Amino acid sequence: MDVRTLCLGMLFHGEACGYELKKRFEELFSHFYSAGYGSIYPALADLADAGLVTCRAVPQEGRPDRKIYRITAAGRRQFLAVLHTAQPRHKLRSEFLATMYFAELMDPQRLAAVLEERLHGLREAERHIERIRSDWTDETPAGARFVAGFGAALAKVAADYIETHRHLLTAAEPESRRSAGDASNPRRARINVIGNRA
Amino acid sequence: MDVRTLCLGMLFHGEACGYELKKRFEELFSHFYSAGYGSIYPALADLADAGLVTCRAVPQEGRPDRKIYRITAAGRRQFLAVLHTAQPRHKLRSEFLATMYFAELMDPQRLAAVLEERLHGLREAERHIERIRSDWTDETPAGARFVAGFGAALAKVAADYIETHRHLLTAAEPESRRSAGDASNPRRARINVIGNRA
DNA sequence: ATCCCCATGTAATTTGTTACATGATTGA
DNA sequence: TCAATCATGTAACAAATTACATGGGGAT
Repeated sequence: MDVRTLCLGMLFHGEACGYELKKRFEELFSHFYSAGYGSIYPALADLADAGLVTCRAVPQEGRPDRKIYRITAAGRRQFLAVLHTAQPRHKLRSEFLATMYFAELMDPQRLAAVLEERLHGLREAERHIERIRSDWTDETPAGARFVAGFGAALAKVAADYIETHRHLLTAAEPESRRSAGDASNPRRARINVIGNRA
Repeated sequence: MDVRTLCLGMLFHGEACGYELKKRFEELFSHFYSAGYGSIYPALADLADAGLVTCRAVPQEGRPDRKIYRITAAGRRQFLAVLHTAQPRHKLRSEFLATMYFAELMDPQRLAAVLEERLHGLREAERHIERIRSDWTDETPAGARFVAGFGAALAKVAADYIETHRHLLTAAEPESRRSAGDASNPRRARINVIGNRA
C-alpha cells in the first residue's frame, strides 16, 4: 500500500485533482500516513499510464490546468484486489522515543523541550481529529469513524503517558544510583555512569 | 536520527558487533524503530570511516571475523550533539489504518482476518515488552523504562480500541443505508453504494 | 534431516523527501 | 505588503528494504 495505491483508493470516493487529493490525505490520513506532492503527482501520472484512472484537463485562468482524475473499472478492480491481498503493515518510526531512550545523556532543558514539543504535536492531532469529527453526518462511513477514533485514542494515551511519566526522566538521580557514581554534578554524573560502561 | 546515529548511540552503552547491535535494536526498539542488516552494516562502516567508532576484528572458527565496534570520544561528542539539536520526529505509517478506512469495500472475512492479524501483532508487542521488563534491575535506566512503558501503553489502547470498535466495521448495514442502495446482496451492495459515488 | 543461530557483507531496487521552478488571486 | 491558497510538475537526494552470496555448528 504505497502512495500510488492510496491515491487510487481515494479516487474510489470521487474524482479529484492532485491538489485536492493531498488535502484529503491531510484531512483524513494525517495522523497515520503522509504524502507530499512529490509522491502524489508522479503516482497519478503512473495510474493514468496504467489505465487505472482517466485524466481530464480543465483550463484555469492564471494557473495551471486542473487535471481531474477519475478511477476506471480496471482501477476499481485493481484497488479491491490489493485491498484483499496485501498484508497491511503498521509501522511506527519514532525518533522521539529513540531520543527518550537516551534521556540520561541529555541536558534537562533540552529534554523538557523535546517532551513539550511532542505533547504539543499530540494535542494538535487530537484537535485535528475533533475538527473533522464535527463535520460528520449520518453518511460518514464506518471506516472513517474507526480510523479517526483510533487516532484519537492513541494520541490521548500518548499524551497522558508523557504527562504522568515525564517526572521519571527529569527527576534527580536516586540516592542509590548517585552513590554508585563518582561525580557531584548530577548531569555529568549521569553521562559518566553510562559512558563508563562502554 | 537515522540508523547510523542510533548505532552510535547504542554503542554509547558498550561495544558490540553488527549482529549484536541488530539484536539490541530488536530487543529495545522493536516497537518503535526497525533496522535490518542492510542498514546496520553500512552504517557501522561509515562510522568507522568517520572516526566516530573504532573497529577490532576477532577471528572466529568457521564463520566471519567478529568486528567489534567501540565508540570514540569524537563519537560521543557527535552523538550528544545530535541528541541536543535534531528535532525528533514521531512518524506512524499505518497501512492497517488505511485499509480500515476502506473497510466498506472489503469482504467481511478479509476484514476480520486483517483485524485479527493486527490484534495478534499488538499482543505480541505487549508480550515482548513484558518479557524485557522481567529482566530489569535497579540499574535499568529511566529512558529504557519510559520507552517500554510508552510502547506498552500504546499497544494496550490500540488492542482495546480494536476489540471494542471492530463491531462497527463488521456490523450489517443499517436499514437507512441499505434502503438507499439497490442490491439485495449486502456485500455487493456496500461496494456499489460507494462505487456509484465515483 | 531440517531449521535456527551465528556472522559478514554487497547491490539492486524501491520509496519517499526536499528543493527547485512558476505565477495569479485573495484576504489580513 | 505579506502570507496563504490554488495548481502543476521535475530532479536530485536520502534512506531503507530486499534479495543475493557464503557457510559452519548445534538443537530437535
